[in-house]
Amino acid sequence: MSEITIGALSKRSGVKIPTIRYYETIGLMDEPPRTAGGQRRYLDHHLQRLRFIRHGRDLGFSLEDLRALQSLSDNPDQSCEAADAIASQQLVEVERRLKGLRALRSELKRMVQSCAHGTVGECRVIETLSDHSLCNHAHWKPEN
Amino acid sequence: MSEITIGALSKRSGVKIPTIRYYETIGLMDEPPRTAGGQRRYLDHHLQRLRFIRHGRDLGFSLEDLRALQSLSDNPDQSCEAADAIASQQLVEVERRLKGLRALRSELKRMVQSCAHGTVGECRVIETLSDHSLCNHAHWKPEN
DNA sequence: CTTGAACCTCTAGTTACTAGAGGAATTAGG
DNA sequence: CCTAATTCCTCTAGTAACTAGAGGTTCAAG
Repeated sequence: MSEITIGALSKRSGVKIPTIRYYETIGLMDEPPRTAGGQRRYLDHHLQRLRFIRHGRDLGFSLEDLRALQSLSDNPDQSCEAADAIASQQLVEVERRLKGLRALRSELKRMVQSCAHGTVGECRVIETLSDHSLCNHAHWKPEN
Repeated sequence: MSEITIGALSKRSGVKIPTIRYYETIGLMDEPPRTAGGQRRYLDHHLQRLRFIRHGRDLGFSLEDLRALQSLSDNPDQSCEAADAIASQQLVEVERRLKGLRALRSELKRMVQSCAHGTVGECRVIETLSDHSLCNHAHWKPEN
């Protein structure tokens, strides 16, 4: 049975020490056992959970999303529609960002090239970002 | 000449009123003229700038990034070297983000597909997040 | 048994907003 | 011209998700 320190847990999970403690205070990680002196000693399931969180954060899930997903896995007999919804929503978000970034990349490329011979005045990057017509997802809701 | 209120600006830009004022306090938006009574009245260039910020934020740029990008368009006569540096840096950033998002998308797609409306017990969304070995993009740096 | 690394708690700072209170200004209707 | 509804003003404080630092304690190697 491997009891590891918070430092070791941090290294194995890739999550910084203060962040691990933060997750504990907000109840996302459960409290680990302590030594007589009061230091945290973690077990394998803590590492599992932390990797789950880390991975989820990397994928753009909020801590609340992860909390929801975690509670889903705690009672595995319900339908997985909720989990699917959370993941699908992330997917839509990602597609949207990809689209915008591809447009921006081509503009930046163009700019870097034209910068070799001109002034910033010819730069279209600002216009690209400013121009609403180039924006394919509606975030100007007239009724809003 | 169109002078619009902060509410109208908010509607046309999709940026909330308090956020517009916040951008003003941190110096990202310049102070608009005021009425005798002290209310802000915006002009076209404010809308341009706000849309620029909105889109940039949407694409994941920090306010500091946008400040840098904006300084390009604010002095169009500056040397190409400075502009090129900022633009190139942004291009690298964009490429990096595109790469990450593409990996993320494939993983999310896989998650959503494998969640074909069973119960949570069979749902791979949670499993995928828990199991690091199922993750095909490396975000666990062992040396870290 | 000492000593240096790693741990502890606590407070406060960061980024990028968002909400609400309490009050003044503007505008549309009568 | 006056009133009422709406919108605006400033200010404080709260949010998410950390991150840094101070000042002190515990652990483990030698």
